[in-house]
Amino acid sequence: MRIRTEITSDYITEEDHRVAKVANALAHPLRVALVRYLAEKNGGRGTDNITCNKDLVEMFDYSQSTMSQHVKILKECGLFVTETKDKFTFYYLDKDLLKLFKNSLNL
Amino acid sequence: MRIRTEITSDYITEEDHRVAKVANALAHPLRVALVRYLAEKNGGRGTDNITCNKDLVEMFDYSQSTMSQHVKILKECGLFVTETKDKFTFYYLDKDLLKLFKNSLNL
DNA sequence: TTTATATATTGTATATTTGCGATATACATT
DNA sequence: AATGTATATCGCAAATATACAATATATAAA
Repeated sequence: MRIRTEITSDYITEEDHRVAKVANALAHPLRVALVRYLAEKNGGRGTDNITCNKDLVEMFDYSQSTMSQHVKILKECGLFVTETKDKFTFYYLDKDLLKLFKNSLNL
Repeated sequence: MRIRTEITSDYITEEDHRVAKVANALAHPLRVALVRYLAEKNGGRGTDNITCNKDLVEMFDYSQSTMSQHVKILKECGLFVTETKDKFTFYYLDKDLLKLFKNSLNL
């Protein structure tokens, strides 16, 4: 997502930018699948959530570095939140942000 | 949005691809603003909808070719539908598709 | 302390996106 | 027919995205 650094039109609001940022994070099928997968797993924190480990890599058939990179994009927009325990980093879906995003599209 | 041509993981569904495609169209603030603007204007077809004319160009402060290109992306994913009358091409928002997109995110 | 595992980062090649001027096309008006 | 207006497309340069191997880092297990 590349945005002009100059004056962006007055008709483009801050909210438009926020919406675009989340949309951008969902603009790749792997990331959509990750969000969906996490939403299913993610009844409550600390239970059975995903990590970026070998299993996940094999499951999605992307390299570990690629997976990590996609997760990073989801983290940067706020959809994914992480919590590290021992060796593992667990990812949680911020359902409230997702809800906010959907509500922004109630046009 | 660049996707591997090879086997995409079984965990990435066709729906994930569809969601990503719409999300991709919304992954730029100008396009979000266009959708929002059209949704406001767009009570019913044939009334007061936008065209890609000079006014719109001035309003959003992007060049005509750039505007046209962004509109094209919105058309390609199906969010915008066009209807040409005389010199003018009017754009309509496919609210059903937008609704479908939002429902796909009810995780 | 060596070794293995989990995750993140860096470097790199390639593809795609973005923005715009220039040009093309199509219809309207003069 | 010539001119003007609305849109679309092309070609270019710069920015960004994608995928992955290699490497770094941190912790666990042996």
